[in-house]
Amino acid sequence: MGAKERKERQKTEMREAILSAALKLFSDDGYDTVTMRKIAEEIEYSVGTIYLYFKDKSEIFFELHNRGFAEFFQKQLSVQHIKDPLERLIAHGTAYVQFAIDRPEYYDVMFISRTPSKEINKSKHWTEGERTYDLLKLNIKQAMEAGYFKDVDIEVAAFSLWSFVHGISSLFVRDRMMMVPAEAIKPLVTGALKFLERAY
Amino acid sequence: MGAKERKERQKTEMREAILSAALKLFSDDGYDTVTMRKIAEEIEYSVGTIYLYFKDKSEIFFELHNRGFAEFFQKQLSVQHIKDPLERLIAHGTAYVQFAIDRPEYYDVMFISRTPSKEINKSKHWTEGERTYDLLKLNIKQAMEAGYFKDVDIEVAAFSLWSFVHGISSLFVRDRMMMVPAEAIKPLVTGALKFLERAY
DNA sequence: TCAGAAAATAAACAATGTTCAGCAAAGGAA
DNA sequence: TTCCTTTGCTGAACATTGTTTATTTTCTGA
Repeated sequence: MGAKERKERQKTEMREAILSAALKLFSDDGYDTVTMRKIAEEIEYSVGTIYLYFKDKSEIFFELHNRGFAEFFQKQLSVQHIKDPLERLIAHGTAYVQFAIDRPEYYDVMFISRTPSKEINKSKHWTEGERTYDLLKLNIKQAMEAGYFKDVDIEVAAFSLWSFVHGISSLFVRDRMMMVPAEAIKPLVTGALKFLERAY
Repeated sequence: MGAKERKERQKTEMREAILSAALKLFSDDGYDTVTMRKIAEEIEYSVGTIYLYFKDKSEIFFELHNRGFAEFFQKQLSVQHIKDPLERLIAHGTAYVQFAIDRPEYYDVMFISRTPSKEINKSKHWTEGERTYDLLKLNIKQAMEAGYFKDVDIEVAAFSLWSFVHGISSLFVRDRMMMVPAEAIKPLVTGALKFLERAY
């Protein structure tokens, strides 16, 4: 009898429903303008029900945070097949920014939002983040071996490149480009990515 | 009789007290963990009193936002006496990051925090921001005339440099550098600023 | 001194996250 | 089937938020 399995399935389905409702609402507004009651209304259950599936609001946040990183890491990996180290590195940066543009709600949660509690730091949540950072350093190292980045410390190079793409992404996500006409944003972003090639 | 004047003075003193209490609290936690009651407690008045001096909580936010930009602009100007265009530009970027490090609470409010309402966009609050952006473009233009930044669009260069220093600053301010040991952060930041010289 | 104005307060309101006593449906045992 | 237990869900309640308002206190100017 598959009653146990069905129960199990329903449980995960409910969790999924809550998470996707929350993510949908997060996209429109920020973390704290999304209310538990709105999420409840979205999934057509009462408020209390959510607490049967998640300890509290920040657990929903963390779960989305995790999923964001998983998807993010996959996107970063998708570039590793490129042979030329420099091209690969550029594609790596482009994929980074593209992720922020495609999934601003995730990017926000992952890299910009104030973490609801300090626990997220140093916790397992960040191992995913470190994996992508290690990937970046690997790509830089290989670019170095191919003759680029002469006389640059690898840590400095990694941090610099990360700062650069994060700067672009977060200005975009948090809407701080109002001095730029809307139609000029896209070319500006690609232009900026090209600009950094000069430093290689 | 100077009763009018005294009243006036007391009024501005009260505003100052509220603002500095708010800024102090903002530094410790973020915008929304600071409550009106905490501010009231800090200045030893009741909650309602604050509303006699500020329309609502976001007006306090805006006022700090404005002051942040004023101080920021001054800091940027302090670098203009440097003769060599390239040196000046580097000092400009360094001053930017230094402002974020010295005044993280302002930097957060100015460039990272989600704006409480959309009004801040396109409003007079941002004219200050545009002034510093224009200053950056001016410095870039002069660096170009001195032979740097060959074949780069000035808008792209400005956006790239801004993204870079903003990336550094916001990673620092929002504490997303946990993969880096604390004592390595400072050298990394200065290293990153030096790194960008390669693109000139 | 005293009436009116100004400033400050405390209580109240609606909306938030969270908890919990109770209810209803489902499942299993007789 | 019938009864009891378990499970899932609800909706009211609580504390805490920003904000408003009726009331009280303090000050001002004659």
